[in-house]
Parts: sequence; C-alpha cells; structure tokens
Amino acid sequence: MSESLAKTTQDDPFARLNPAQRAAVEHGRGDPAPGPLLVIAGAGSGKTNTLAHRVARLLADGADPYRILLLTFSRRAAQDMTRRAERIAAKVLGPDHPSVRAGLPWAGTFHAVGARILREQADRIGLSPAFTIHDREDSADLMNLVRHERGLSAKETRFPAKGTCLAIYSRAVNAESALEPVLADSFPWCAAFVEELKTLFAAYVDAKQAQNVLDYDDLLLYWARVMDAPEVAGEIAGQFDHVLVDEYQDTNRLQAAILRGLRPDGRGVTVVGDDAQSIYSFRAATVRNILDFPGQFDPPARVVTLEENYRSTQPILAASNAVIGLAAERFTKNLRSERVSAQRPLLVTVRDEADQARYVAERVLEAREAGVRLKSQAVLFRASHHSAPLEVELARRNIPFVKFGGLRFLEAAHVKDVLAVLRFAGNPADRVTGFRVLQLLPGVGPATAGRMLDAVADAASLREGLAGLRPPAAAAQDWPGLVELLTGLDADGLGWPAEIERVRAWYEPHLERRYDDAAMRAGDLLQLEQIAGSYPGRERFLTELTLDPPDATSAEAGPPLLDEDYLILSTIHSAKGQEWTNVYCLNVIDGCMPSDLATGRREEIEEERRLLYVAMTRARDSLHLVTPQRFYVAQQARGGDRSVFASRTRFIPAGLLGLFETRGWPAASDPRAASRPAMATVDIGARVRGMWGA
DNA sequence: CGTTTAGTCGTTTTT
DNA sequence: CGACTAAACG
Repeated sequence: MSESLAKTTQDDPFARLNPAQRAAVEHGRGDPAPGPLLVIAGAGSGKTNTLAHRVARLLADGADPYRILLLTFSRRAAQDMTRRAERIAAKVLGPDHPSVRAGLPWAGTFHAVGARILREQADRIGLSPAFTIHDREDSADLMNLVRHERGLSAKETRFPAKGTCLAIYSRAVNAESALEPVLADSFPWCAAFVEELKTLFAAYVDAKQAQNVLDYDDLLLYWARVMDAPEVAGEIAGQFDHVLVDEYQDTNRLQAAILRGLRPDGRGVTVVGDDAQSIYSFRAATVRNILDFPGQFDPPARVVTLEENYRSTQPILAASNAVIGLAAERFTKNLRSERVSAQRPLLVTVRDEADQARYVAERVLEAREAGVRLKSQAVLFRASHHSAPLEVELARRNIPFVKFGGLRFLEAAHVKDVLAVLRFAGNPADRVTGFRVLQLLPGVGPATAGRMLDAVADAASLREGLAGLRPPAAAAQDWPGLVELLTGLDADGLGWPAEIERVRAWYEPHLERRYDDAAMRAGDLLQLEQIAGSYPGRERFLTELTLDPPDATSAEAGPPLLDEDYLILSTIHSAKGQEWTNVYCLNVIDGCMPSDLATGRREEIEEERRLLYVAMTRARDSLHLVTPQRFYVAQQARGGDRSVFASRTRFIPAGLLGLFETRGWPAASDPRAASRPAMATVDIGARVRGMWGA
C-alpha cells in the first residue's frame, strides 16, 4: 500500500509542484475552454518548469498538440519548453504516444509564428507567398534608398539618419501610436520633421509592398491587421484551442492586439511574466500589458503569483530584493528563498578594466578547481563591447568561452553578400538585396546598380531583365557569371543545399578581391553552408535565419564545441531566463549601469535598475559585482589614457552596502597591488573570428 | 559622372 | 572595426 503510494508520487511529475505552481498548472482543468490565466512568476520561481507542466497537463488531458500555440521570446526558449513538456508528458502518456511524438509544432517567437501564418494565408490577404523578410539592417538600407529618392538627404536639413528613421517608424508601429507622441516622447530632437517623416514612412511602406518585402514589424503588423478581418481571423483563431505566452512583460501593444484577436474572450489563454523583469521598453514593450491583462476580461483573468525562489541563496535574493525595492513603482510580489548561505554577494572594487578582467579570470579558474564547471559560470555585462578586455585576458590564459549577444555573424559583410544573392534570386523585386548583389561587381556602384534594377523591374522576368543590360566595361568579365548564377539558381533544379554551394563558389573570387582577410571570411562561409544543410530548403533557411539568427551556442553553429567546457559571456538582455551557479557582473558603475545613454528619462533609468535586478537574480550560489574605478571612455586612440573616474552604480546606495561584502582587489598585501605583470599582446581579433571555425 | 579609396568618426540592449 | 564623408581617380 505505502509502496504503491510512493511509486505514484515518484511517477507523477506533477506531485513535486508547490501549491501556487500546481494552481497554475491545473487552472481550468477539464474545461475545454478555460478562462484566461495570468501567472506572475518571479525570478527563479520555476516559471519555465510551471509552463512546461501546464503544457504537459494539457497534452495528458487530451489536448491536440497541433492546436496549442506557444509564443516565446526566442527559439531557444521554445525548444527548451518543448523538450521539457515532452519529457513530462512522456511520463504520463508514454514516450510513443502521438501527442508526445508530435512535439509542439506551433512553438516559436511572435515573429516566427507570424511569418508562418502570413505565408500560409498569403494568397488570401494579397501577399505573394514568396515574400522575403528584411532584417534591421536591410530595413534601414531600404529606408535610406527611399529617403534619397524623396530628396530628404540634403545636408543643411540635418534630417535624421536612416537608423533613427527606422527606429521612429518601428516604435510607432509597435506601440500602435501616432507619430507625434512618439517623437515628443522618445525622439524630441526630430520633432521638427513630422511632416517629412510622414511622407517618408508612406513611401517606405509603398516600397516594401512593391518589392514584396516584409520587415520585422510587418510580421506583427500584418498579423494584427489580419486578425481585424473577420473572414480570415476566424479561421486562424479557430486553429488553436490554447494560446500560451511566455515573458509577457516584454510584449508590446501590437503583440497584445494579436493575442486579443486570437482569443477575444481570453478563453484558453495563459500569459506568464514578471513585471520586475521588464527590460525591452526600447522595443516598445510595455509593462501595462501584464498589469492590465486581468481587467481586460469579464470576469477578470485569474492571477496566480509564484513567489518562492528556488534558484538563489537567501543573501543573494535579499540584495536583489533590496535593489528592486528602491524602484519608483512597487512590484506585484516579494520573493522568498529557503536556500541558506553565509556568503553575501561580493561588491568588488578594482583599479581598472584590466584588473577587472584579471579578477574575473582568477575567480573563474578558482571555482573550476573547486568543481564548478565553466558552463555553470557566466559573466554578464550591459553592452556587448564591455567584455572586450576580458576576452583578451581569457584568450591569454586559454580559458575557452562562448559569447552571447553582440557580434552576430550574420551582420558580417561577406555573409550578407552570399545571403543577398540567394534572396535576390528568389525575389528579384527586392531592391536592397539586388543593390548589394550588383555592387559586388567591380565598376558597379550605386548609380549603375540603381539603373540596372529599374530595368529589371520593368522586364517580364529576371532572366529577360538581365539579358537586356549592358554592364560597364570594368564588370564585363564578371557579368556573364553573375547572370548565369542568378538565372540558373532556380532553373537548374539544383536543390538544397547545392544552391548555396554554387553561390559560395561564385563568390570566392570576389571575396579575395574585396578583403585582405579573405581566408578567414571563407571559413565563415563554409560554416554558413554547413548551417544551411540543416534546413530543408532555401526559403525556410532564409526566413528562419533572419528571424532566429544562430547565437554562439546554437547546435548548428558549432557542433565541435558541444562536449567541451566553456565559460559563458553574455549581455544581460541575452541572459534573460537563464541561471548559473556563479555569476560575475562587469562594470557595475554609473555610466554603464545605468548606461549614460539611458539616463534621459526617468522610465529609462527605472529600466536600467530592472536590468541590474535581472543580472543579479541569474546567480544561484555566488554573485560578484565588479566596479572598476577607472573606466576608459573611447577605445585606445594610440596608448589612449583617457579615462574617467567611475563610481559605484546609483542603484546600490550606501544604505544597501550591508547586504554585500565589499572588497578591494588586489588586496593591499597582494604583491600585484604594487607591481603589475607586463601584459602580453594577443591578436584578439583573430581569436574572436576563430570562434567561427576558420 | 560615378566609382573607389582614404580618412575620420563614434559605438546599448534585440525580434 | 565598420559606417559615413570627402576627395582622388578612372
């Protein structure tokens, strides 16, 4: 009897949940259309686990996995959730049950799911299913083309730069706001250009439509507008019984509108998030989404709050709570931990960034000696380039590391070139990619490329258009090769990934002509080709690569790295949702945290405070906040000695110091405090590029 | 005239 | 290091 009870407990994956988690998992159980549910899940409160259990519960109770929509903030989060839910469901249903084997076919980011739905519905909503997706740089380039056509590039006017124009446009779209308030709120120095910006944006939209191109914002915007059209909306909404949204505090108004369109009465909706961890308002995310969620419905949504922290030790949590406790607004919960420890988080003062790097490297090695794998340790920082001195130090000591965020290899010019050829071949109307491709030829610059594209646009097909062109003399030799490549890519039925292989082969000589470090870059392209091989076809490859660029650790990016141990370097933004045994946080000084670029408005500063909170709550056992006293402003302008005296972040005022153990390093007794070893020089550029396999 | 190249500038966070 | 500008070059 007691044996069978023990067995049940052990086999029942739901038995280990605490009461609040169980409430979230079991909410509406048995009801085919349960009412809306909001789960406020504090840092480390088992949020992912709870959501995975809820999905598994739905599957175990007979829900159809094809009718569950799971919206996450990254592909990695989607995969993680899918894997966990499968494992839990497998325990209940058995590993071979169809609902387990199906996985979660509709798990992904808002943008990726939007792209898929729009492609499926393309014919019905006046889109060509062959549309291509522009990443931010492409979008900025197109904005720039339109800006020039509109004559808005005259120098005296000091019209905002392309990136700024795109940022303004993007914010207006994502916040569902008119232009004027956006300018007044976020871009006051551009307020004088309202009318010009309006005509520019109208022209930008026209250009995108004429070229059969969608940008990131369009994936949400078109999806939201489709949900306003009853004829199609009903069908899309009818595809799903359950809609679950993770990290809801980081969604914007447009995403909230999509969710409302999918489930107007909130039936079957679960959203999960933490208002204290909202860190994406620069992307127009608004914490109002999560705060106003319950009241949208009648009766209001049920709210379940998870306040038990299973991750961090009590002293780490106490310090984190104190930091967020100074926020201007009160948050919806207080976190508790039962993990006792005598060790308070460390607040370490070092001389400069070089010492900061040495300090971290030494602590990391020390911890590894004590049995903490490198993979269980992470170094977090506000901006991608903050890790540069550390990367030098790690390279010098042969400590392997992988960096998240920042340096994206898709942004490298040579990678973009190859992708542009593939995209242009698939969508000749896409001027941005065409522009790029044509200018690869010697003797072809913006003016020639523009004229050629006009001719191609007027022709019946790409083949005919190209045939009618006469290239400039300097390009004569390379011209036939390009024409053959572009027209043959589809016609020759090469299949995938032979197509990209052909593009790479064609590109090789151009690569050597254009870059000194061609060998290094050729390695990247081989890497790209390997990644391409793991996708079923060109379209899927291009779409998914744009929406979910491989970050440093994704399986495709570097299989050989997978068994090895390596330290994690990550921006705080990219660290969202993760946890490590030891966490080191760099540059916890005013100017970096908060970034001095974000000290304009009060809300910006509050977001920076939450950013520090997110960083601190990633730590399980050990947390080091490092504050260099000297911080070099510009990067070395020849032996550059320009530094500023930095002070501890304003988010940890004197009153909070008791919650930390403060320390100087090196200690006065340490011989290193007096004389420092000479620094070896290292070609860090080469080693960083080497990460990509060259 | 348009392309190429040399020099200067600054550089958050991301789908 | 890469993006943008100004001036040289073809």
